[in-house]
Amino acid sequence: MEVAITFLRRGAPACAARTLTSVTNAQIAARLGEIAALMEFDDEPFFKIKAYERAMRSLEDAETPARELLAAHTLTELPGVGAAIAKKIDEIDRTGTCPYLDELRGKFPPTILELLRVPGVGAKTAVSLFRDLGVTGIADLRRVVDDGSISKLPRLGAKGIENLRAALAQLQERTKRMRLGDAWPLAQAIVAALAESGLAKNVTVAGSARRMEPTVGDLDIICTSSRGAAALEFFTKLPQAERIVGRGETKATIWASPGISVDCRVVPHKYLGNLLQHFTGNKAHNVLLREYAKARGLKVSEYGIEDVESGKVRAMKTEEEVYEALGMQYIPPELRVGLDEIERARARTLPELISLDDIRGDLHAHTTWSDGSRSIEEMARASAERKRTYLSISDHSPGRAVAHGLDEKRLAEQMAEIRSVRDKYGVHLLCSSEVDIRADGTLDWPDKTLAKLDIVVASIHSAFSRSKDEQTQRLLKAIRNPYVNIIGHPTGAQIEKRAGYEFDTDAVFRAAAETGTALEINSNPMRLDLNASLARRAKELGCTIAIDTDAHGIDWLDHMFYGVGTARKAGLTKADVLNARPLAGVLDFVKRKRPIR
DNA sequence: GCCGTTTTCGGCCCGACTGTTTTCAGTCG
Repeated sequence: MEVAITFLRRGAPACAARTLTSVTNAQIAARLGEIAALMEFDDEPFFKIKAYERAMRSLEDAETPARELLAAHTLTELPGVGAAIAKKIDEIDRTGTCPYLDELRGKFPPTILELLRVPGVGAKTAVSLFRDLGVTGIADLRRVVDDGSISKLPRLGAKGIENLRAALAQLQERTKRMRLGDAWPLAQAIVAALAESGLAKNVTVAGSARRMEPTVGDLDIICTSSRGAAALEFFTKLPQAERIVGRGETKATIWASPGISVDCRVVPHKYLGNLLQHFTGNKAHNVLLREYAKARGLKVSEYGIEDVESGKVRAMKTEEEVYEALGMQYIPPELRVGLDEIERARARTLPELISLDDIRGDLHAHTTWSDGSRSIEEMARASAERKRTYLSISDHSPGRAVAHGLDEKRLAEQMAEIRSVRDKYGVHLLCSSEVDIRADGTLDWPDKTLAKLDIVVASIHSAFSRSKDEQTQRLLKAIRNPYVNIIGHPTGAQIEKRAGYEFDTDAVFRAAAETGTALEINSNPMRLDLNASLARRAKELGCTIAIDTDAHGIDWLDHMFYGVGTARKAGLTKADVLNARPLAGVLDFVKRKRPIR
């Protein structure tokens, strides 16, 4: 029932509230997910439900709006979409719903899907709760647990009721996802403790964190051990473990401070490659991979690859061997999300992804001149320690008064200071500015000031709620300015906090590509903006990407790791990234856009 | 309901853990 929960998390009712604008693929996918969830309640055949779930995922991944596919009669070319589901998609696209969905909705109270958010409650339990006890939602469930009438439910004993009570109490914290920037350090601390215990080897983070997803629902730690029971015992007694959720022979789960579920899996050394592979790909990737293997007479699991005919099982120590055994190129973790990576790995056309070692410099950082916490020299020294060869000092422009934006006089003073220590620490400092893009698309510095700078980042920090068309024109105007080299945090989104402003991404990306303006992947784990799917689209349209830290202090310089992870997820190579070029390459990029003097 | 490098019919990814069970259903990832 992962599907139903996913669909709930995405906020199903939003669809109907939108007016004029057309129904998006995501909204149609949510309706299909609702159908699948309700079908399970209605006891429809298992594989019929799976078909709707597959179509839902397919639509989520589709780049072209369903309406266009319908018009071109190519909707059924999407995997998992046949005539019956295509008809329903057509109905949903036109009316926001379809007769079959309405019929299903009529059979159950509208709040029944809430029950699936309770850990341990699936469709079978939810239906039993509704039919036997009249429970229609979470509030009802709390009531029957509290007054004891829950004990009338068949196949539910004292232990089950106790688990339900605990699950209800934890419901709030469990539904929150954790940002990668918070989850990764926690995962690394657990990995280090396990490795130092001497009870486990090859301790690695797997799951969504290893895929560099911007948020994670839980953490998966993988290790090998000849003393598995002792390793799991140690894991469940870590200081981060608030309580033990479950513990078996090869797997244990803890609820860890500050509020995330952590799984630990242990197997003998010889399975490491299979185990890592199994617990790294997302559901869609693993399903596609196993389907592909099965069609060739192979069965893939965390314990090896079995030749079904002979029954012979091969265990693999590395993931490279796993993918090679399936006749394909190694797929980096960040790409294992069930898009086109398996096809490309079969054709051996996966790109060689950029790595942290390819990064030469950082083109967006702040100092105490505006709202940063460190001086120019401190930032320079810290950058040199991180083996960077150049650093842009890009403090705020006058309009950012709250961030102590510089005026003309202070900018001149700052540039003098930068030049005086330019190469003192083995890192070349660039004079820059993060100039505000005003609501009308004009910039917060005049061109004659921008012309004095080595490189310019332009960002939107205000007037987020303008119309999509206004924001598009605003960004296009900034991009066409010959002194603007990088658009900072292009969407303005903050993860789990705000959606950012709306604009025509394709139009803006095309203009960026045409004018030689880079788009930022802001590495701050609060932002990761552009996100991986937009950065992927930007690359398709020929854009150059700058992976910047937007550092306001020294520790922030290490956020580059998350920015590079996002770039890898987008399929970016060294050639796509401005700050993977040597300094001369960056200066040349600037020069090409500026008017000839 | 979808789909075909065995197939237009008969399959559809795979295994661990839990709780209530004398052999398995439900849930989860």
